[in-house]
Amino acid sequence: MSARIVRPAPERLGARLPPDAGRKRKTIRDVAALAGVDASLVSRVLNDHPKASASPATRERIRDAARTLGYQPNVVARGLRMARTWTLGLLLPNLSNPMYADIARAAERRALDRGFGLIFGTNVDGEEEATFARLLQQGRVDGLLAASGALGDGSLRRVADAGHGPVVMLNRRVRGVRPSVTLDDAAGAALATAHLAGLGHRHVAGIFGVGTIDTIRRRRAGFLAAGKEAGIATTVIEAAGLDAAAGREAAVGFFRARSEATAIFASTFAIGVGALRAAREEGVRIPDDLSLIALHDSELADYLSPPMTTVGLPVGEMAHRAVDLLIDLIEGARPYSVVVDSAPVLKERGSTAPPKVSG
Amino acid sequence: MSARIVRPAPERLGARLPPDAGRKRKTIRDVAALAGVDASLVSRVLNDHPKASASPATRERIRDAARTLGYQPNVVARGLRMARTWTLGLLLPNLSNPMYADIARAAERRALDRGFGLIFGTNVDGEEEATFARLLQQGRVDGLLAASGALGDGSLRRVADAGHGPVVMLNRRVRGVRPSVTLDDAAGAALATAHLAGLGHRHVAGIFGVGTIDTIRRRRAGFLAAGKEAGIATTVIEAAGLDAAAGREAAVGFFRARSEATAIFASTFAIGVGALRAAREEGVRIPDDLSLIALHDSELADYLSPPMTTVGLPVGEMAHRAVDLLIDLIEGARPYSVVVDSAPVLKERGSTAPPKVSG
DNA sequence: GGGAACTTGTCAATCGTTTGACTTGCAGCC
DNA sequence: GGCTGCAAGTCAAACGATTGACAAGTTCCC
Repeated sequence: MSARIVRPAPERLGARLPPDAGRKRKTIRDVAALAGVDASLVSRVLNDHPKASASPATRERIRDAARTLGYQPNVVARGLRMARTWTLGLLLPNLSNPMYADIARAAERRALDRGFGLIFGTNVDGEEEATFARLLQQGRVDGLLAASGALGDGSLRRVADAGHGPVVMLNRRVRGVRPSVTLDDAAGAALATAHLAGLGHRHVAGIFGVGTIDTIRRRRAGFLAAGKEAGIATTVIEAAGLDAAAGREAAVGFFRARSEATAIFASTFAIGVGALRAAREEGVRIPDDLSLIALHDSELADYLSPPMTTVGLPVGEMAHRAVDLLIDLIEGARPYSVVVDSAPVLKERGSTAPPKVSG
Repeated sequence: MSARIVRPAPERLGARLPPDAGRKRKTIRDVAALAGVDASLVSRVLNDHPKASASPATRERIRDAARTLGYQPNVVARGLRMARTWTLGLLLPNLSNPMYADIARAAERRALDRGFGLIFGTNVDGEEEATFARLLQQGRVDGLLAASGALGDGSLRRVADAGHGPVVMLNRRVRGVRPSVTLDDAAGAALATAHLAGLGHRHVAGIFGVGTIDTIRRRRAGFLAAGKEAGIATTVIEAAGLDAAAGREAAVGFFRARSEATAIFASTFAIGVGALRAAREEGVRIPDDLSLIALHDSELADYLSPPMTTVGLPVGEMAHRAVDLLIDLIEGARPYSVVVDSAPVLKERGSTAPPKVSG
């Protein structure tokens, strides 16, 4: 913690002192004055209000005036009047996880396209609930997108119940919080498992995070069902969390237990990354000694060693739909949910192969 | 692109229909009424205004009323009056890059601590400038933090010059945009180079991105100076960009050119990741055939194969200071700059080793 | 006992938009 | 020519907070 403050030399400062001299923000009244009409008419014309009654000539004058002044309506003033902020909140556990980064990108893009800003809230240990509730209560955002796997159901329900704005869950269902956008996690897990079975693996282990989140339960169900369907043995390994550290730990335990399984299904991209590290550390060669496949795709997979085979789910589309749903709710729609059921896609890379011929 | 819409059965809907029945947001007037005073007094007491003249008993009653009603001042109304939004904009090229994710995390945390929200803007191809300018012009944010390596100097200067709020550059200097917070990139690059020299490497290649950004120039200068200082040969390789793809491409070129260099200094974490991939693909063993060290540390380094040796710079501290600087400016301080000169730290992992004994 | 000086509050304007209600002028119609 | 009806706008009140200016009551001092 050390830093140097650099202040500009006074004479240089003087040279450009008036920083925004005269460049005050233009208001609707400036436009009205220039166009020679009342501000209310400017508002109606610029917003294409149905009740706007202005002659074509006047409309033209107003639009011209707005253009020449570079007028941009002040969202704060408008927000006060209309009780809207045109801002959405996005709750994420963190941004290091590439999947969440993908969600954030897609959500931001879509929000922008629909004229909304996006405020991020990553989980700050211990204070999440208060932080998020305050976002809504202070009127900072019109609604919340919650992708948090870390926040408990109870907290989420309380935030939603505070009633200061709609809350949409991303790939997670919480009793009492109706609207959600979910993926077909079961199908993704099943596709991954079927791929392993197709390669000839007769016994597959799946690493799953804590069992309370319904997302993980869906993946487990898909894994088990696909195993049964293919007629192969399945083992469920519980990891302490959903991140790389938890995946590594679980994988180490698996290796030391000398299981008969010849392949691992990682229920999360990060868990897969952790398992890859564990294999390297324990001297397990992938894919020679063991195949590994992870759910969720990321650009990063190509840069791992070996490149990791994954099953990609339409995460971006989910985020996109979630933004649309949330905006619908903000605009007064009745709650509904969306299941994004675009088919998962297998990205075969270097971490899966047929099992060693028994030896 | 396919999705199923799930609407709740009507009867279930009816059961919980009044969604936020009566739970309207409390205003300052509600508090005033409950405490039996004027709203203006509530405002002054709650904000500890110096002119607040209220008896201790009244203060107590006001605070009590606010507490029992769960009153939270409406930031929009307050923002209109005070011409403030208590929101900062953060401009980043993307969130996939772990370094930017670190910046985002630290900035968000600090902003929150100081009562500010953070709106993200990741570069949207071709429209960046308009997007960012609009954020300020619409009065959505009080100021901007720009960590964009993608946006040209000209664009940034125009945004800053629009004069609708201060702009702080993160680890980049732009002529005409005074305030910036920078790291000691030269020292980081020098430390990395010195480490390689210390291991016995006599010829080191450095991969750098395009030369227009001053950050990269500083790194190159540090690299070259440290090479001279250590009396070793240095080669500069130009990459097309700063990301993993560019790093990979540059490294492939390097390998095919059969350079005499026995070690690579990657000027960016992502470039290092790309180089690692290139080495794998080209059959170059790291660290046996070649050592690799990258500037900037990330948790991810431990998960790569081999784990990548890095030099960590205080990125979080930089973001933290940048938020403080921006808020200072918003509150009327004169522009200044900060150089975070905490010493870079070497994280020795598995990608560096002494060079092969000739042959 | 009559100001001066505090103390404890209240009043009303304001920030920049939006929007319901109203005005004015003109055309059309019987 | 007196009415209705419409087109083209204007007026003024919100939204919820902050803040400069003022008012009423009390204390204090000579």
